[in-house]
Amino acid sequence: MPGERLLLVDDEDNLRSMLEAALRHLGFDVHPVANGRDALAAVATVQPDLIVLDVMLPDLDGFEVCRRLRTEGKRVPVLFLTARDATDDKVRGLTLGGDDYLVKPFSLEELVARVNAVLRRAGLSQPGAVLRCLDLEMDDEAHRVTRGGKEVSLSPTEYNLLHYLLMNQGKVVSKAQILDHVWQYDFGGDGGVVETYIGYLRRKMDAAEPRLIHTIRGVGYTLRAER
Amino acid sequence: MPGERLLLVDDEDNLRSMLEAALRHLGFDVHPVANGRDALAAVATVQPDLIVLDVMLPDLDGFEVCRRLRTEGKRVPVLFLTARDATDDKVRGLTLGGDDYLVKPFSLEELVARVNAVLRRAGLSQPGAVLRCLDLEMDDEAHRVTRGGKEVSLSPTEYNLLHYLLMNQGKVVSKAQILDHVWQYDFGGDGGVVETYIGYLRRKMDAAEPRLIHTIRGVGYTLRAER
DNA sequence: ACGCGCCCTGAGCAGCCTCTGAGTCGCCAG
DNA sequence: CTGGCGACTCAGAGGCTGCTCAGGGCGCGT
Repeated sequence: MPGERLLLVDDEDNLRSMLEAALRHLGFDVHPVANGRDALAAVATVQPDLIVLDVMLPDLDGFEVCRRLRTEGKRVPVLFLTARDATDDKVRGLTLGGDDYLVKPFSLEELVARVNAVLRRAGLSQPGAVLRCLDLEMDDEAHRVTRGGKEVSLSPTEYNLLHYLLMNQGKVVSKAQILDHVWQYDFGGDGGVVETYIGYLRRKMDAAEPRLIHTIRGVGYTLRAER
Repeated sequence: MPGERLLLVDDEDNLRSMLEAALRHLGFDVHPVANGRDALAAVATVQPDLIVLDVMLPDLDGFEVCRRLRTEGKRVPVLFLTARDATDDKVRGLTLGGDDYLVKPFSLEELVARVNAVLRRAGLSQPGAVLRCLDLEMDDEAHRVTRGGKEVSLSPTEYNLLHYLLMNQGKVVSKAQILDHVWQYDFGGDGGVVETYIGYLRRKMDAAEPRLIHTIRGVGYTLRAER
């Protein structure tokens, strides 16, 4: 699972380095470039397993980059990043070949989920196992959460938050980390929301013993089996 | 069932790579070419089990390609792709030889269905089993849907949508995925149609408990047995 | 020509989801 | 003991999503 090569194409410096850091930290071999021409050149040298490709680029647009790759016979899977409004007409047909797209602004969780999904479909990554902690289970493919066998109904944000906690079970994550990973990267508010949503999760899936979500005062939260 | 060799012949780059990706993703061994001459050459080297052949080609037209193959004694089954109006006289009689045709623009679901049908007639593919989910059954060959033993009458789009949901039961599919697979590839509208058709399906075949079609708010829909 | 079924759109509506702010509690330090 | 800060809870405004329904256009068969 470790070491897949990612080609990351985005012209916004800020966002690009943020994504680079995040993906690198997850064990990917990230190669960042800022425009379409460099992207095409890099494909030959890097031989990436996946391209994360912004649609809005200064020179060639993302679709054009992809088209040229395909006519050259390259079949690298692509994950497109698109702006909110350009979404409807041009994006049609993207989910067909194992490719996919993501609407800006997104959260890191969503990006990572899509990256793994695309790699999985391309046969380069393990089938996404069911996440588990004691009697808590999350089946990501079916988007289903159960605690002690009983189904728990979660809103999108609650689901993403729980997913992040499960991915980091045993470790303590700060409110800042949670905001950075679960909320959209342009979110302006403070950490108060996180407290609210931890509260929602506790009520919905952590009401009975043993408690799984623990507060580490002054530090953050952790999801763990024992006390 | 896996690994049949398909020769894909179409001169529109966009469509060709879209179909290539989609069919490859379904497990076929796809060989794309862009014109009639390359097609004839490729038949010898690839030895395809089926040819998906656009009728409108820059050099030889699709029928001509087929004719030459037949005079050489090759009996590979052919699935023609035709434009809306060229349908009438020429295409008649095509279904007699085990061949078939599809009118552009089509949906991926239709293409896959025809591909499998042709392969099945040629004895290269398993008879399409009956799709089932609890007391809901779809016999694709007979084009018949029953819920709890009672026949349900569906319009073409409703049928295709249900077929796609059945093929993906247990998994969540987004409105975008549904549009990409069930609607014609040149459809320009937004996801509102999908909501409408989910509504139609619910009324026709999901009125009684237990419900099979579930909405995952903010994500998509899923077809599954339990609640 | 006419009617019918099918497909899609748009408006209206209801319920859910998200986030904020205020109030309270409890831990810890001084 | 007391003050301060961090965390929890609750209620509510506002936005957004998805559902439903009615209607118009199109194609096909009568």
